[in-house]
Amino acid sequence: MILSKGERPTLAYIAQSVGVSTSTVSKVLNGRDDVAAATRTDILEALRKAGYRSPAQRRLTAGPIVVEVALDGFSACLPTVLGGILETASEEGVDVRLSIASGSGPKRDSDRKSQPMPNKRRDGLIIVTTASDDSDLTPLRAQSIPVVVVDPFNSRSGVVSIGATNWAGGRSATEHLLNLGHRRIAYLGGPASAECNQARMHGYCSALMLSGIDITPGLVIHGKFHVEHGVAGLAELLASPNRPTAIFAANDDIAVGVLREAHRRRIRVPEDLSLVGFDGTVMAENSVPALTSVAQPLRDMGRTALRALLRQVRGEQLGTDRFELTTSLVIRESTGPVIAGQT
Amino acid sequence: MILSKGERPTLAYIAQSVGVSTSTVSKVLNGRDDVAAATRTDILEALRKAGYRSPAQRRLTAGPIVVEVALDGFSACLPTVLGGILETASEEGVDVRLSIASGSGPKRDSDRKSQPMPNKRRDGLIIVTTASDDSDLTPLRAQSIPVVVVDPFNSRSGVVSIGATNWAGGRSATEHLLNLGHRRIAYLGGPASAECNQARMHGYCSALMLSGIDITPGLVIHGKFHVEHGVAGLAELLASPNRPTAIFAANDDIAVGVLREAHRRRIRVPEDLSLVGFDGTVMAENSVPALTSVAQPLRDMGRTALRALLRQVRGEQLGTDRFELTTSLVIRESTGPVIAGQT
DNA sequence: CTGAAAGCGCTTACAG
DNA sequence: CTGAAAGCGCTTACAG
Repeated sequence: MILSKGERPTLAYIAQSVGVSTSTVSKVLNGRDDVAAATRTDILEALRKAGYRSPAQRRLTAGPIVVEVALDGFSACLPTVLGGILETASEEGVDVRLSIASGSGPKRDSDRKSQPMPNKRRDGLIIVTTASDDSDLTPLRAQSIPVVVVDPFNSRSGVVSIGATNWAGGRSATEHLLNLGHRRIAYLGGPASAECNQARMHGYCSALMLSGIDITPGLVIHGKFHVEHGVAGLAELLASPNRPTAIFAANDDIAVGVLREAHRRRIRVPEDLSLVGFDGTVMAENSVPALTSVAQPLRDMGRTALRALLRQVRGEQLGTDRFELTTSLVIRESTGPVIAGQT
Repeated sequence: MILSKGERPTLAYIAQSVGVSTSTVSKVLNGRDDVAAATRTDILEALRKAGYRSPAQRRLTAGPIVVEVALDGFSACLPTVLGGILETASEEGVDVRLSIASGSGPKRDSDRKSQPMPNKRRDGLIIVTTASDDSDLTPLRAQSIPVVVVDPFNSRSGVVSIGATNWAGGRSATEHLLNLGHRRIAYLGGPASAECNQARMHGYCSALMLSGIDITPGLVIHGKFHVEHGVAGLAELLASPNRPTAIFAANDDIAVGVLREAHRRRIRVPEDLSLVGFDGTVMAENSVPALTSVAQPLRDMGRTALRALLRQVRGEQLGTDRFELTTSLVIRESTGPVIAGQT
């Protein structure tokens, strides 16, 4: 019995190719235990090699592609990224399932023992990290489906990831401040180990070095991508002997924290202190004063993530592990020229 | 042929009960058109009455319940509501599908012609409206699955909806301002036709009337639940002969707009103007000054929505069409006593 | 532990 | 338009 092209393998075909009866193959498929271990192994191998799928599974696959979007929390960036994903999903006729990522990956699928195929459709996985937490993504890679990570805390080789040009963004934010005449510019960063934070910081360093300015150790502070870090960070910077005239915050949350604390201390932004954020969230747009921020193309990142995932689902080669979309500096009210008295 | 309890109807059973052959029933199930219209009608009726489901459909139903969450946009409230839904979904082992609601309801399902059963599982639908848009929900009700609407623009009878105590919230916001000594209090409302807006406004009116204060027509302005409405609204109020000393904004977006415009005009909040928002979003927490706001229990609203939906999916009676969770006034920095000079 | 045989539920080509 | 008959793909009770 040989399969002609386009023909799907049947139970009978598998049985014949292993040299057992259809009954035995059926037992293996149904997870019964009255099958010798060796026989079972042979049959599973043959099923896998032939790409056998039960009629039910085939029917499942007939419908639209299902992509799971796993979140590990809610950041200000998320709605826009999600919007991009949903928009593209609707264009491509793809279904989106939503789940909260537990570090250990989807649990329910793993507790079926000898059934080799899952009975629920999931063709690919997009992980949208909040970038505020360094959870391990490896268990998710163990799945045999394509995975794309959006804006990862750390991009790991082997996983396709979508990010923005963090280095260039950090550099343009800093250059903007330099052009306004600032010389003592602080970097209120994210977690030291976060790759996106490192890239933003190196962009900052690069701009300073190009202007012949040394990096003052006390003016670079790492912390979490949270409002509280901005509040505490400003307090720390103000106590420094090299009190900065401008701050580049590693994300908009931190920047908003700076804004809050500045307001409390009656420090005027931008008159007394210039401030640049990162992300380009709606929050930055609506803060008072409106925040100058390095905008990530969040919607496009969502769109790109789904497109890259679908290409993998369809078996295409991507040619790269990493997509970086360009950031753009959006100048609003929180940055201004250094005032003579400040220096 | 009679079905004993617990036995599922087969094709043969349906055929026999209608008095046709299995072939004909099979044709109807597969949407073939070589069946007389009258026969088809009879068979469809019998299938429906017997609750016939194909083996594939039965297998589909064996897995976890699938709930679709349909969004019609992204508001500041959405992430928290979604968080509540996902949290509960994970507790209950329910799968969540996400889609963008097009006013006309899911399209793809409707273009199969004579196939009476959809081949994709969807046990219930939660619609999360942004409350900024009055789209018609009736097409979604046409689905034969339970529907729950969260925070609807207008609650319609026949659809289960989850909301907050908008009237009580509007009243407590206004009472708070009255207690601070304010007498000329404006209401910067949402769309006049929006039910939640009306409830909030009537709460406002009620508090004023109880204090023996007449409602000044010029101090009640309706508009969209958007930042821009806050900006324009403040401008309009300032031009009024009865310039208010306090504003109750119908949501946090509007309030943020007021904050922006006040800042631009160098009007200090709360010294020159007190301001209360509605929703209790993160935005309100992080604005400068931090916004006093009537908080909706957004997470609980999400949780309640999913729970109410699951009860319906499981065939329980809800006993009510409307769940209202209590709002709570969160006092922050944007409200303060009237200053003598203001009055 | 294995498989021949009976059977289930559904589909399809085709005769009428 | 309808249905008897053949058949498909899979499962199961049971003999060995």
